Amino acid sequence: MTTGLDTVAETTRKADNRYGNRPTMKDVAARAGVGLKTVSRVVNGEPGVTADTERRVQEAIDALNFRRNDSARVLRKGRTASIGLVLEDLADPFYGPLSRAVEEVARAHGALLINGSSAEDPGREQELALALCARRVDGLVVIPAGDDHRYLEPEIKAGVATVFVDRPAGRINADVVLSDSFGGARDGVAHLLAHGHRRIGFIGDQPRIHTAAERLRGYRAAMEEAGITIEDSWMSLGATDPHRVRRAAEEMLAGPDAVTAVFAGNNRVTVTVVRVLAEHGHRVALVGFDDFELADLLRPGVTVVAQDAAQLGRTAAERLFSRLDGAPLAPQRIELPTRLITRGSGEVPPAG
Amino acid sequence: MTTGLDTVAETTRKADNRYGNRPTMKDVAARAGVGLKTVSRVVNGEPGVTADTERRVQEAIDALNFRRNDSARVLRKGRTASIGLVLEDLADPFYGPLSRAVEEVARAHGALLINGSSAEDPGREQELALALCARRVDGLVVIPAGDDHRYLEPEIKAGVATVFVDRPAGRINADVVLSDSFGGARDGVAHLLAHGHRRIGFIGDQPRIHTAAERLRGYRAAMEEAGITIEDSWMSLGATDPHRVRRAAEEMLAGPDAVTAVFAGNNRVTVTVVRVLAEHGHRVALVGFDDFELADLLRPGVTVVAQDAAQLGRTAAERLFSRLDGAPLAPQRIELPTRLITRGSGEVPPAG
DNA sequence: CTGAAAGCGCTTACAG
DNA sequence: CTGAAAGCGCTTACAG
Repeated sequence: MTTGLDTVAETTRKADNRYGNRPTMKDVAARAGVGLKTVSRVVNGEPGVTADTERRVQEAIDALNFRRNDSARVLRKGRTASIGLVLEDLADPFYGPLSRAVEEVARAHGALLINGSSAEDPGREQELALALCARRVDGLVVIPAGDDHRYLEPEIKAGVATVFVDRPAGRINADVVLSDSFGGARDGVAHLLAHGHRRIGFIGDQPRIHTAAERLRGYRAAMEEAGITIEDSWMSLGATDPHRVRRAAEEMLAGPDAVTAVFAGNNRVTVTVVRVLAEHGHRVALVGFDDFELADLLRPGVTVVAQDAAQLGRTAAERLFSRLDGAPLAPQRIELPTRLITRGSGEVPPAG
Repeated sequence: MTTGLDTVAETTRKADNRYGNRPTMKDVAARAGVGLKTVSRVVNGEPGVTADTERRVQEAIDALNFRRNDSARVLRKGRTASIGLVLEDLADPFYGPLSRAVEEVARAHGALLINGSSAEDPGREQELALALCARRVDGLVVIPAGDDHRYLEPEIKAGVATVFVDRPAGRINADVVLSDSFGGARDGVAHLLAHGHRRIGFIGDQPRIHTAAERLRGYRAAMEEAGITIEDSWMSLGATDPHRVRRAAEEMLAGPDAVTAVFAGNNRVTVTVVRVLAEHGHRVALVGFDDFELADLLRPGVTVVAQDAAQLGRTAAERLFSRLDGAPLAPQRIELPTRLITRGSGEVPPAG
């Protein structure tokens, strides 16, 4: 396993493996004519230093442009005051607010945030998570790409506070913060049913992804409660790239058995379905999982099952710092409610 | 200045200031019955270890669940293989792709990314940047919130490779990667002029923000080239919150001297203006700076001057690693072109 | 092929 | 109030 240190470190120029000749506390001590510990006291604002001594030390600090090396401090103190966040893709609009929320909580606890994207690749998730552990982050927030997290067991045992978000951990018992994908999807589909639809399609992400499977389950539950037998051609699961989703949508909308409504499993699916429906004159109803910017500006506005990404991040980060601050806690599963937002597309009546 | 270490570190439980009793190379060495240096060789894949010795060390590593403490390694090597990114707000859709691009370049160079949001607060920008320097990041990518970066001069001199993005550094000479805000805005306004508009409004961000000032300058240049004298009531600069922008737009659209077209200074302004124009029946033309998702799905589609956020991030990060890898480079200003994307809203003819 | 000693820049524990 | 010594967990430089 590569920790990522080598590439940069090994191409470094010979001379500056001393942080570019930065002054150290020793240099400050020499210049101020005091002991090392006295400098440490001043730098850290500890009591027990004469005003005069403090002034002399401060002058030396200013003259040398000294800045404490937290990297060394960390080694001695045993806590790095940093946490890691492994997510799928920082460029995805769902993860931006989530990441920002984690950052805010970290900041409130005096910690910095190191984050990385797994690109939905379990191998990369593991590589990243373990690299962060090698850096000795105090805690880890993980949005799983893979479904087996036993590789983190030794780390968690060794004290790395770990919380999973958006999807549960695989094969280990750990904290997890989720949206209620099942309930949200069931409510969204029930909404379509309430508006008279019977032939309702479901287009979702790959079923190996937990949220996708849960949303499918919600769809099935709502349909079953309404006494409707789902036809295979109404369901399409797979990658969420525009090409596949478009084909899936067009197939559902064609022929005599065409669906009159579609439930879209996540924001990326929704966006593509909106494009397809626009070409079909919007006579098909649509409810999507995940809210997105401008959903209200489209015509019709897009009815969605909204989840609160920031709240997911905040909850996870707070759980993490509870662990870090306090007594050991039993792993817990926290589920956040979703919210149906009606804007028009979900209230289109069945065609024909 | 607070480095953020204290809060977490000081609330730590007494016992585990040794990283939760993790095994060290010393423990591995003892168990394998070899010297410390031999363990180091095996862990780092260095040559000169018998197959048999290596096997024994590896067994000890596995048995103890040893993972090298990169935090200690870093202290000795002098390079942390991490870079910092200070941006405005990770939740802003403009910065997600930028951040992701920086991360990818960092990853290719074996470095991790620590990022933080300044929330457009110069004080917070400085606090964050200096905290990152205290952690001894190898380099810093900064999207400036403030306009005075002299506080970074000692850090840069000490060897922290620093590149500014999106807005130039203030009062220091440093690398900067920008979009061509002036040219982009001029082109966008020229596009409206070419479609017959004379009374064109400009709604932008606060003029103290460099990009806002440059875009205003581009607007003025295009109008001047067309021989049009700009009236004061056509320009509105200030915060980009929906409330202010809405009022500004409504004022410009009211009365006998109403504008027939609006140039919006950034994505947040554009979105609000779209809402206002929707209420006005879309008889006013609009060109916005920054592209955004679904701009093509609105009716009419929104014509924009697009900048490539990912390319900004990639360029900046590559510049940073060039500095880190090689000889000293003179500070450089890199300007990336923008691209006009016509979708309908910018081609609406003048009303009346 | 292998390892003991010194040191990275701090903090801790202790003594004056 | 002040500081010398030891140590955090590694790597470097060197010797066998």
